[in-house]
Amino acid sequence: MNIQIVARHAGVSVATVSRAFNFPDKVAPATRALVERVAAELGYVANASARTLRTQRSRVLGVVLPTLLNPTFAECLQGIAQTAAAGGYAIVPVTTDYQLAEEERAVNQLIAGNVDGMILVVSNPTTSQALKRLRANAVPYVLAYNKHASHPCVSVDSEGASAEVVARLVRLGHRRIAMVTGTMAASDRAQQRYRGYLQGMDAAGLSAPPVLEVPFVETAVDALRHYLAETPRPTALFCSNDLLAIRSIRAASLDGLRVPQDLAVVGFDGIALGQDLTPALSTVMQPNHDIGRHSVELLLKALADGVVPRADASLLLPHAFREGESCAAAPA
Amino acid sequence: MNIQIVARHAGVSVATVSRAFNFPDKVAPATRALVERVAAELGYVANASARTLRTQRSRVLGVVLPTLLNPTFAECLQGIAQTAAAGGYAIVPVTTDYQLAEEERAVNQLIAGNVDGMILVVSNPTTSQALKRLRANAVPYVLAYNKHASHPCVSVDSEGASAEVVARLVRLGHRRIAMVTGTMAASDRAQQRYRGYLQGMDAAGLSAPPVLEVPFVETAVDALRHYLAETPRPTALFCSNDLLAIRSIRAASLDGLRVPQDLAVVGFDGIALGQDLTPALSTVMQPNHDIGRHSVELLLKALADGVVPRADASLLLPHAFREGESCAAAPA
DNA sequence: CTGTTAGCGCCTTCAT
DNA sequence: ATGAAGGCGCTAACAG
Repeated sequence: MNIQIVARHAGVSVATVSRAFNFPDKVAPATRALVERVAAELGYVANASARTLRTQRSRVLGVVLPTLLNPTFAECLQGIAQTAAAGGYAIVPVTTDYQLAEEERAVNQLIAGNVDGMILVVSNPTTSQALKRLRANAVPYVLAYNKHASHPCVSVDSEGASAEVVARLVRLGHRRIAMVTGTMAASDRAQQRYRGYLQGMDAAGLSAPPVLEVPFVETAVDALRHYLAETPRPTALFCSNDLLAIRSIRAASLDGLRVPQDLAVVGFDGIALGQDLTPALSTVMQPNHDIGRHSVELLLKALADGVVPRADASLLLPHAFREGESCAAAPA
Repeated sequence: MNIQIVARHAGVSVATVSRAFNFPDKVAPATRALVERVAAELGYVANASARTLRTQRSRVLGVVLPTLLNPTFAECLQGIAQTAAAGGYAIVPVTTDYQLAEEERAVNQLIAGNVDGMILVVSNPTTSQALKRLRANAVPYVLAYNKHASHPCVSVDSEGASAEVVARLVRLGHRRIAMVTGTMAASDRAQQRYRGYLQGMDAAGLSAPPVLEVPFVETAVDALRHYLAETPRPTALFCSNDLLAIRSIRAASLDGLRVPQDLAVVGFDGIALGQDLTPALSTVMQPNHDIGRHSVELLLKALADGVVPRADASLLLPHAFREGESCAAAPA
């Protein structure tokens, strides 16, 4: 089933069929109706590959994410998908599991697949080979969650938010405030959040205990239990993401610690699930859906203008502290 | 950058370049090395659209899922992605948010996109227009989670598993066992699980209280609270999926009910997150990752044979009850 | 308003 | 072992 068959059945030329679909105004209403009817009867759908080959535009966006097992990125992807669909674009998501080699493979694969542009969450914009490749090929892209002066990014102020969290904990009377994070080398966000934490501690005149760094992909409840068993035990724990916060609460419970009475726990990300837990997660809420949406909007605007998104078009979206139940005042 | 440029730089014909990549044995070792070097230097990657147009094979699989916000499907997608990648296929996932209209749109979009085959989770195989369309177009497909005699499916025995859950609760001394489910019209799994529940109740000589049906996409904690406020309150709650179980536990806590002492809660799906909660979720564990993996394997085998997957190749994978902490004996 | 036609990049048969 | 050439389905000049 192709355009020729439709043309023959409708008794018109292939150009007319093509126009009927792509420029409905450029064809007589009667002809258009005829073509549409015939096409529908035959179940004709335009061949995307042929169209892409001819126009050099695929109307497909590539999306590179660490993982979909973290609801943060699933929520973001939903925003990406909806916005892309509204703009007439399809998306091809690829996950990297926080591995740099996968990042590069993903980008190469997507370039070969003729995507018109990409949204990506990379480990580290500064050192990313994948981004080099994109620039070299003049592929339009926008980074989500990442923050870097020389790339177009949509993100929140991770550093500032983290410092605020510490300040808030300090106001609640906490002084032994520890931090737990995913592998910092695999995430600039983790680094920024840690920096913010250190700033917050410094501003409060507190010394930061050793940070606990665990892999992103594993559960690590055991490591958390060992960490919490050390003395002096922290009274508050700031977790670099919500999954870690959930696991920290689990680790605490396993050792008979009550959250928040014995240990205050604060997360980062604002995944929807956090509100359905007991205790409800106290966390820094990022607009995950909107991060996806704005990333696509930025990208599509550039595509429409035939340019590459500029670094100075970067967006810093607002975050907010979500009061939950996992965080309370320090024991007297 | 295309095959012609590479050919010119290498001083060979385009046919040789093409062969060097697709049939390395069919070209002299020296020539192949030369072509590979030149291609690498120039950063050449074959144009997927042109290749697809020419070969009528895209090496892309479409994936249609209800949502990625439920970790069940995120876990499954991970299995799909890994297996597809291992077989040299890319995937294009599309979510439907449990809406039938979206299901059809997704299938049409993917057909237009020239996918070689599809993995899908549909609302109801019996009535699905999307599946009709696939059959009409002779598109190879495999259903995941769905179970139906006349379609190729990879699933677990939802009905049997649900009946087992009831039997287990009965053994624990429960008699007022209620069920809560997502919109049944939107999911054959929900229907099967409900049927299994009714069977289990019947087998135990118990009468089933009215089922609570809530939308899949919303949190519904309020509806759950109202439900639990009714008298006589159930002592055990069987939830059609893990997200509902999590929300039920939340609803119970908000009303001062302890889980499992005052209310036993059992879920269904076996999402990894369930093990990190307190109480840890008692649930029917499905091999989500493997459901994805086997679906792709079934599909790729058919593709390799140039046929469409047959209904009698359907797979029923084993499930298992995962002992958690949200389920205990009935109060004496 | 409609038709004719070249060519997007690639693979593949047919020659050599 | 390598090269020449047609055509996959479509769009966009250009012509009428």
